Amino acid sequence: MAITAVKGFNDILPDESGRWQYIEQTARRVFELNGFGEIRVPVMEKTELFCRSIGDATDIVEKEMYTFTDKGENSVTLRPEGTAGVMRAFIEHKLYAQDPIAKLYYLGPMFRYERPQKGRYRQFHQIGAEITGVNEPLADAQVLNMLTTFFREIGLTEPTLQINSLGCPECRPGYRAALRSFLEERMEHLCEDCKRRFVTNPLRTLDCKVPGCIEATSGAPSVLEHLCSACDDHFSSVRRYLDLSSTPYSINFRMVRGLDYYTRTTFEMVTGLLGSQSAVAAGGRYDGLISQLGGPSIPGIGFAMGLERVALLLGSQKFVSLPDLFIATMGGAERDVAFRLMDGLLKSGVRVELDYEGKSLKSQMRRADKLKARYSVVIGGNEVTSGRASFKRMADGIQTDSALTVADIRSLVGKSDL
RNA sequence: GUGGCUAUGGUGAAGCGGUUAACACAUACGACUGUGACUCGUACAUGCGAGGGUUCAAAUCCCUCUAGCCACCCCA
Repeated sequence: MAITAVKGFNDILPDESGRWQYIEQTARRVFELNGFGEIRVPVMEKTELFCRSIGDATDIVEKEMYTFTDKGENSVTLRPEGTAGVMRAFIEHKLYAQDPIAKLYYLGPMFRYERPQKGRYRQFHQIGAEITGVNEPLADAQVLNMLTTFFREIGLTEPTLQINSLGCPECRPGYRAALRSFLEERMEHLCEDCKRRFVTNPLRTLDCKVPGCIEATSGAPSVLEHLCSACDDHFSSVRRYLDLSSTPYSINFRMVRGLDYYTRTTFEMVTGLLGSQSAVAAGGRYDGLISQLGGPSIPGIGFAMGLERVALLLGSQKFVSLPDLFIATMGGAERDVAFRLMDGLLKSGVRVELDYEGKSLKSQMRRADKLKARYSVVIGGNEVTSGRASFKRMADGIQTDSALTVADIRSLVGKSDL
């Protein structure tokens, strides 16, 4: 038996990688335009980092982490998400000392031991961005704006923005209590999972998909009505800024987060096109995280988006570059000339393909067609002696005579000067 | 962790116990005397996810395993 890849770990073949590069390049461009700089952090961290940031009792930490003991007897974990590692680096290098405001983005693989399905794999990729040091709702709005812009730039209209506020340590306990007493009266209508959630995390009952639960919780109190005045003001300002920038959004007071560190503003870019994987990007404010990790008391806000999910939304569009010219040759002697010509053209930025194996002219032309080369040229004895050749535009078969020089060919195939 | 579905060549697939595993696409080469696309010809699974079993005979029946997909849980 040949060796196969590990379950949930996928290869990205050349056919698809163009789409990935397109996503990554678009993200980099949009993020850098907004003043974000890339930070590259390790894929592995001490296990404790994730326990303290994501939360000990979350599903991610409890059952989805790739955790093991290394040869030095340290418990290490393959990062299940990006924010924790970025904040660890932020604190470790005292980035806040150089500049009280940091705008960082990252991209790379994340690892979660889950059962794979559509849009969800054990190794998956995220691109995320974080702003630290800003309490003002302006930061929330810029992040949301940037995320919306990214999806517009990449050519997708489908994921739409939903926002909510989770309040802060001041007001959330009050809401939780109010929700609990509401649920208590409807216990018998809740599913088994929700009865469990009632104890562990009552907010979770709000996004249960069981019809009975949806009905039972339809009149549930909203977090938004239990925000303290500071949180309420913050949320109103965020909404006002979104309106000022014409950023479309809807409010979803039932939205919850799977990571414990979120406070105040939370949001998701959601789609109905990916089955149960509706969240394409998600994030929120995490004002307590940095101090919780042993850093100074600095607020933060950020998001992460799932590259696989964005790629699925882009569909099977191909993002490949096509050769400008295919050079066919008649025989061995001409191949030397063709090779030198290709070398010169490549160095001047013309994408050239050449027959490698001395095949028949028929085969060479078929290959030119298959590669979708824009032009083809045949180099034989006549061309070598005259220094000129006929360049065939493949789309319509029209041939144009031109000298076999890099400059002339460049202008013929339509590459503007550097 | 729990459920359901599916496993035949590079791909999509026929085949439902019996001679050389259909067909299409893709691929390779060739025919139209140094030029692709259309047309035509030729080649292309000693093997039907893996391992057992039943049978004179198994891709087709039985058992075990494995993988993939989809959903739940949870999440990006």
